[in-house]
Amino acid sequence: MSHFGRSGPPDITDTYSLLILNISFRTTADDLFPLFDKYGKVVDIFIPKDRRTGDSRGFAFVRYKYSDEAQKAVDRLDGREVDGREITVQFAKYGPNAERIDRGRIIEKSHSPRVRGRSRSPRRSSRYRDDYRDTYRGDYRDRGYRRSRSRSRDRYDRYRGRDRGHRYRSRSRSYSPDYDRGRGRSRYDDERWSRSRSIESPGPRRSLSPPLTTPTRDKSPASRSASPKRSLSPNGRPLDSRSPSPGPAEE
DNA sequence: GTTGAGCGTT
Repeated sequence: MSHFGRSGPPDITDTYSLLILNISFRTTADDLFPLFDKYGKVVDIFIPKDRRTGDSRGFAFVRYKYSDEAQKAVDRLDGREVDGREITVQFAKYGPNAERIDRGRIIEKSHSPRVRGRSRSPRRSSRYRDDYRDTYRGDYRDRGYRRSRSRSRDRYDRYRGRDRGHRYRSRSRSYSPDYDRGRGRSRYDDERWSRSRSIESPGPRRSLSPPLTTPTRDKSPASRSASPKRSLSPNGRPLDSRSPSPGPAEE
């Protein structure tokens, strides 16, 4: 395992980013490092991964220190077979923060984008999380990911939609009329309901057990199963209501 | 366990 991407971008000053496409989902930075490091000084390798599954997304970013080395890597590694797939190496068009990039080189870097005019935005801090999520989601939609791209994304979209719906529902509950009426107990009841359901969850599961092993019905098959055995003797005579050992008695 | 256009890290 490499230390790339452990604590964010180390130093992206005067570095040239390369975009590696069409790589295998199992390919990691460790697999790409020896390949790209052979053609130059690699300062960083980053492979975007899914937020939830943590799996690779199928592309990586390799940052070189010099442009000539990056160009050489593009020329030499572009079309190279890695992990059974032909990778595509090209200069990155966009920077990590959507900065201007020229052939992989970051022209404008967000060094001090702190104050741009008025420092009046206290709500921004609160909105940080929402903004982050919105930006993440909006990014996908802005890039046209909504179009049919692949099955994997569709599956993720389904998860995303479900999660969003859940959140919406949660918020909707906050704005519930009952809550507006000042019925604090309602909320408690709701919480208790939630908890009750949690505890009741394993209940029904256990309830399902009894039907499977119904006492009354359980005896039926057992009785029937033992009935033919005990009811019929080797001679074919029912010794069920008879003496347990009629044979020895006669003998 | 799967998939395959594209541009990024707590």
